[in-house]
This record gives sequence, structure tokens and C-alpha cells, in this order.
Amino acid sequence: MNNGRFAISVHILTLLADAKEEWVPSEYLAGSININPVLVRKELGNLREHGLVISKEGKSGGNRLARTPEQIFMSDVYKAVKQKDLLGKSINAPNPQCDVGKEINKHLDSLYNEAEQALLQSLERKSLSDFHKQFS
Amino acid sequence: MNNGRFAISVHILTLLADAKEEWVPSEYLAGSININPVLVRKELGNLREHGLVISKEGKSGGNRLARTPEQIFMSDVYKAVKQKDLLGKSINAPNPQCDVGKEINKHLDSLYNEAEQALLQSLERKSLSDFHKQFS
DNA sequence: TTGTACTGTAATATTAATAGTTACAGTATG
DNA sequence: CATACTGTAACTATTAATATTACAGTACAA
Repeated sequence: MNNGRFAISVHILTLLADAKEEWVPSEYLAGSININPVLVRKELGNLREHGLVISKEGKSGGNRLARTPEQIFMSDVYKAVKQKDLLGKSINAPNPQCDVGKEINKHLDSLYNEAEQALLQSLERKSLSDFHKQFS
Repeated sequence: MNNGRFAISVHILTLLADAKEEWVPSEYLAGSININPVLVRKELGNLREHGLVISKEGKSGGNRLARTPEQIFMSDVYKAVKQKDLLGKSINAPNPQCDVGKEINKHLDSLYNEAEQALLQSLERKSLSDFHKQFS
């Protein structure tokens, strides 16, 4: 993974944790994060697909957590947001005539997987609740 | 961290490990990785600054490892290449009037640091020598 | 039953990051 | 002193990330 989407998602979830049972509109979230509401809605869409938030359409609708902050972990956020390799592939076309080039991606893959496993284990220990408690 | 520079650096180092004591020119490295030689030289410059490779100018010059593959770890490569936060900051300007926005970056920072620590520990266990041995 | 306040999403534009290119000066060797 | 390298600057091209506009769909509430 690689972009600010993790930060945006954590920010959204923290605001929702803060709002408890209320339905929070995306405009409000966008205001705190200071980014475009459409981006927020896209991220909400992703979090929704991963079962972390629930959205309600229509007037007095909005967004809220799908479960308690105690039941949401940073590893869930990571998994929801991740799409690329943690450490990034080199160009996808190393020279196949080179003994190293032709098989390096395979070996990089397994290296990345192990490293990511370590990262995930660390994030599994951190709940949204713990994160939210830090705020004064 | 986030880009393909890690992969490029590992690729370079693996080729140098393969070449043992020889001085390997950047054109050759670029050929195997299948990227531009100037990019390779830039990465070599970075690896040199971090004490991982030695370069020799002039005719019959080139590049080689600064120490044995047993003494180079993936964590060294990670440190050499890393410049941004592992998981990426959200926009640097969350709303300072929001209780969450105004302090989220601080908390994200400590979260990232812990996660990165876990990642580094995993990479410290993997030497360039072990990585190179995997190639047939 | 209709205006309002939301979500959802497509299409497009803008900006930033990454990668590639050209060009050339510097250096050591043979 | 020609050659084969490195080192680096300046520029261009490409791709990815982010922002904007626009509007359809939905549910509540007056």
C-alpha cells in the first residue's frame, strides 16, 4: 500500500467513532479532513464494501460504524485500503534473458508477503477504540 | 515507503551479489532490470551514500557491493530507499478547528512508527545472501 | 406530494509523482 | 589521447492521485 487513503480512512473512522450512534454526513467528514466530499464518499464506499461502515441515503441520512470501535482494528483498515504491493514492484518487465531478471518478481513477492504479514500482525493489535481514546 | 525503488535497489544488489568481485557497469544493470541507465545510476548513488555499494569511475570502472551479501540486509535497503511514511499521510492540512483533525497526524505518526518497526524487524532477518541463494 | 438533505457515481480536469531522455562534464585505464 | 565508464543537471513524458462538476436516486419531513 502506498497512498494517503489509509490516513483518510482512519480519519473517517475516528470521526465516526467520535459521533457514536449518529448518522454523519460526508460533507462534515470532508470538512474535518479538509478534502473533497466526493473522495470521502468513495472511501466510504470502500469501507462499506469491507463491512466497516453503514451508510443511509436520503434526508437525515449519513454514515456510521458498522460495529463498535472495539471491534475494528487497524489491520481491517489496511486490508480494506490495500491494493498494491507494500513495497512496490519494479517495472513489470525485467529482462527474461537475465537469470536474475527472469525470476526476481517471484522472489520479491514472497519477501513482500512475509514483510506484510509482520506489518499486519502489528496492526491487529491496534483497535479503533484505542486510537480514538488518544484524542483529548 | 511506496514506490518501485525498493525493488530496483534489491534487483541491483542481487545482480552485484551475483557478479562477486567484478565491477559491473550501470548499463548492464539497466539491461537486466529493463529500465533507464540514468535511473539505475541515481539508485546506485543512493545506495552508495548509504554504504551499500562502491562505484569506480573511468574505463573498466563500474559498481560492486561494499560488503559481502551476508552483511547486507533487506532492512538496510528499506532504510536506504525510504523517504515517505510507510502508510502515507493524509493531506497535510486537516481542519485545525476539528478536535479530531487538529491532532490526528500526531497519532498517525506514532501508529506508523510502530508498524514500521514491525516491518523492519521482519526485514532484518533477511540477508541479501539468502535472497540471492534462491535464484536457480 | 414536494422540497430538502443526503448518498452514489460517472466524467472530466488538475496536480503531483514517477520514470525516461538527452546531453555533457569528469575520471581512470589502456 | 581515445575509450568506457560514472555523475548529474535539465527537461520531457507518462502515470497515478486528487479534485471538481454534475446529476440521478433515495428517504424524510413539512
